[in-house]
Amino acid sequence: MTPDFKDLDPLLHSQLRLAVMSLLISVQSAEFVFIKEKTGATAGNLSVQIDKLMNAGYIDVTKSFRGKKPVTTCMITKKGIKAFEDYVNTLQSYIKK
Amino acid sequence: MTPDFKDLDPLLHSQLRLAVMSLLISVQSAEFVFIKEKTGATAGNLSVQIDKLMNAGYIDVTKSFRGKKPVTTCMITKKGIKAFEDYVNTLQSYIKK
DNA sequence: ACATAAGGTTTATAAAATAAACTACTTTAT
DNA sequence: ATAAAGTAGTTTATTTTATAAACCTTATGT
Repeated sequence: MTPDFKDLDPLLHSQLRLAVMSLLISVQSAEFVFIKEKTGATAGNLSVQIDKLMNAGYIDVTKSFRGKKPVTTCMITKKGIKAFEDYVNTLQSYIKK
Repeated sequence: MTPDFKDLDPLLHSQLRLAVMSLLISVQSAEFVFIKEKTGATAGNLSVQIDKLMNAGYIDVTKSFRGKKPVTTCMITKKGIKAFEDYVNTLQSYIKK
């Protein structure tokens, strides 16, 4: 028998990465500190998870300075939007059974 | 700032455990082999995850024999239904932002 | 008797998430 | 001027999870 449950993209099936993507999907861009506050994540964890999303091509990350302080800005990519939408659809198919 | 993202029950935020709960919520009871086929999981993985759901009180597990073969039957509990519903609601709040 | 299968469980390994420690500065207080 | 505290992260280490591999027991076929 072929399984009824399609695999969930493991890159999105992580509480923090999912929260980050949820945030980024509804916004043009967001900064590290903003995402950290919204998600309640620790900086270390967020740093790691942003890296993974970036390496997957789901977000773009640019580093700059505002005055003298470093600023990390994140933006969802087309690929990221697609992945998020797929993930949500797959998930809906789980919980609607 | 208090975070916008409520924590997702880690016990349900696992692909396989979520699939098991999704199955069990719409059915009176289900057997190990049936769940295994529906989810496409390996027996080892399923065995471990069923144990966790049982230890959390989210499902009841009864072992019996059909003829000479062991049969493991799972049934969602009231607590499990509540947890599943909470999880789904929390998740919806993520993806609807 | 021996190999294969059913229905699992247990143990070992790999991958992920998280926390703690650290880096590199900047700002504020003394 | 120097020390202490804060900002904005990164790196490393630890814990937790998920997964796979090996194993157990009974049954069945050859």
